[in-house]
Amino acid sequence: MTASPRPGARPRRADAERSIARIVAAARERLGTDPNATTDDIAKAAGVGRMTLYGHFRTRADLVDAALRDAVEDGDRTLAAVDLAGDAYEAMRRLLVSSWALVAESAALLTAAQGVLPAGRVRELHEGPAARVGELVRRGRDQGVFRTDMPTAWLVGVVQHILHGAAEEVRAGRLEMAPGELSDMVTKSVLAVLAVPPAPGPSPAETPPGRAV
Amino acid sequence: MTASPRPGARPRRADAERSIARIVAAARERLGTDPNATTDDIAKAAGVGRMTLYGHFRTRADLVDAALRDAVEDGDRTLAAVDLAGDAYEAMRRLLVSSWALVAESAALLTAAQGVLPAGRVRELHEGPAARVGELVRRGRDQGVFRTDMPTAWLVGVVQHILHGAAEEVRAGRLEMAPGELSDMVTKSVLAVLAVPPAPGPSPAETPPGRAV
DNA sequence: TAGAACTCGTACACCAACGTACGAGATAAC
DNA sequence: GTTATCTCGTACGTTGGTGTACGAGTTCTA
Repeated sequence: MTASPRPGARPRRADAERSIARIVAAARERLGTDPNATTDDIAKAAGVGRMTLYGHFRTRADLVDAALRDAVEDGDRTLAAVDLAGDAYEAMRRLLVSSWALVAESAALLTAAQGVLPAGRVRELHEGPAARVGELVRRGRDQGVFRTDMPTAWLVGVVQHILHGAAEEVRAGRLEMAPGELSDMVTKSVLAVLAVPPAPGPSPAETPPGRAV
Repeated sequence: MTASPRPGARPRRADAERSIARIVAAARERLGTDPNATTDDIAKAAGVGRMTLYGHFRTRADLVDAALRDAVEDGDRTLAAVDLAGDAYEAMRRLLVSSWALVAESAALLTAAQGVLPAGRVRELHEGPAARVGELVRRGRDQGVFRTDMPTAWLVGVVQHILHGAAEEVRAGRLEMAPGELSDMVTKSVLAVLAVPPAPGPSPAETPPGRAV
């Protein structure tokens, strides 16, 4: 709740604005690697005294919140640039590639946030991206390319779990793979969950048109 | 490393054995809900003095390790009872239903362990169940019912992420659903990832025999 | 160039949870 | 029934990170 455009307050001085930006950036960078990075670590990484940090963020939670908010907004902007028109299946593929890069980058930050922020806050901040995915899923269902036998909310959840799970593994150093390959696995796996399943039972004919997966 | 059958040490007195059992049970119960439960919480829940607890577990990490070990062994025993013969697809369905119950029960315990235990230890303890899943996946591939275009290790990972992700959501209170329904979603989602994808391209004929998903 | 805003070091109070020390009393083992 | 083991309360030392206090110096802003 500290820092960032506060309505009705006198504008911050330019150097303060600069400090804040550096701190938030450092927080994203450090917390994106080690969820237990201390305020001191972050201040150092920002090239700023710890006291300066506390001048702008009353508590560690405040800082984490700001970092996450920044990361999400940033990501949301990137995702907004993804072309979601046309075939929902292909659109989802594009969206996933972009999302993966973002998620992988902030893997640990999310963990840190979950530990420090009040329950629900993390969710609240993710509403934007989640809505984006949800919307696309819904469109895919209308187009008949995504399955309709599970709630949209559940599907969106699964997408997130695969994304974050993979990101965690990468961070932990298990899972050695070329970045491109990883992005591919994630995409394939998620699309497999979303796609309409092959028709059940004895009628093998009316399967949905094959997809390059 | 404390507690639990130590080779070559004089046997523990019966009451000590009993205390240990109660402590481990309490640890599983409490840590299964709140990953930040303190040693004091756990001792109280076990109906035992904190000092007694420290008499058997030198450190908190020791305790968490014991709790997780116990949970995994316990689960492994349950899973060993699942019939994995015959069609791998159906076998996996059975395995998932059992696994889900276990994972859901110890959701937070895993989180606690990740925070306290040395990196890799959690993985090590999960080797048993993971191997079980991996083995079945491999068999499914041989049978031609599971996809072969992604490494087994990756697939196993995805299964875990969906399982644990869903468990976390339940614990956090989001995701209101009947338990049975949940188990169903998990199963469907996982199987969707594992199943051979519909044939790509123009040849819509040779799709694998439809599956009731 | 005056003054407000900002930086930042040192030093410290604080807090929660961990883990230890001591020792009297209960209880199992033989 | 004797002895080693175990229980468990109180009290204390430790640690590591958070947040505050003070105050001198620096840099914007106007």
